[in-house]
Amino acid sequence: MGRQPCCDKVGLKKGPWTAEEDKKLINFMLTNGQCCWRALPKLAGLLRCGKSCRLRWTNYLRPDLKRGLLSESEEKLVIDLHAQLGNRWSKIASHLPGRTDNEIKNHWNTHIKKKLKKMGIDPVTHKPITSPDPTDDQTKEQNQPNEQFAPASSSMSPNKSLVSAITEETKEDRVDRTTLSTSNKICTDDIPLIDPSEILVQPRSSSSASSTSSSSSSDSILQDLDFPSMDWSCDNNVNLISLLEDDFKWEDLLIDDDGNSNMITIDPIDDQASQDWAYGLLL
DNA sequence: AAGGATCACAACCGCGGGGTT
DNA sequence: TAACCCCGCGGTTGTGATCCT
Repeated sequence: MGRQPCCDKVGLKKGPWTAEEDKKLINFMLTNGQCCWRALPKLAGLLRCGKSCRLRWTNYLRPDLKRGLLSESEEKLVIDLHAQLGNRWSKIASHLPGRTDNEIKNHWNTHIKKKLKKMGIDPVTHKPITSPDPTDDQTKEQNQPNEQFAPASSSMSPNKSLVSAITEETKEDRVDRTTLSTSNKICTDDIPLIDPSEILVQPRSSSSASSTSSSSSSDSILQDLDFPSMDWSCDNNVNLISLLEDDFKWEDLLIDDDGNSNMITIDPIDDQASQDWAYGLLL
């Protein structure tokens, strides 16, 4: 018997999520919490399969997610954990609060792997590359391993020397990071700490329902949702502190399909639960 | 300035594990 | 025990952004 598809693919939407879909998913999750993913699309009025909804929520919309590049210490931890666990991204992610397996996997493949190869280290074994892949030009060029990785010249275990070495950024890497921080990319290290008292909470404006943005970026959707003066792309503590300001009501999070605000009433018990949830994340 | 190459990351796909019947 | 269902994981792909020539 063949495996049943995760969902009926006919008529279901694929590809990038729109702001409208994000709204629906966030509204649903905040109202109902996590329930059966398979049933969620129907209940939330989405033309997506449950799997797609789960991914979108866990990898992108969850309010406790950190955004931005991994910090140096996070990167160090990822390398260390990868040496122990291999490509078990979800296990690795469980050690990094606010980071998802997908995010870590992507960061590994695009940044860390490259760094390691550059330094003559096999990203799979975490050991110095001894016989370079002749097809890999970069490896060929770079395979004069940095002395600190040569086992004979180091009293450290391979993993330990690797971790310390990889996080000692090369001049080039520093340039890269500078470039990134001057572009639109955000590194969590670069985000200034904000005192909670500095956060302004703006009451919901009734004329702000429509947005011209069709992008699926979390920034735009969250602006659309009119979260009070909140930037979800930065530190989540700040986000949640914003949520817990006196003026803030959980009802403000909920927006009707046609853009009207406050159409969904939250049960006081659920409201309390939501706040507990937010407080829990703060701790 | 234009177009191709490369990069970065969101999203998809298929499989396996675990729970339930 | 087998069949089924759902969820989560890891690999891969698609696409927009950026860089380079």
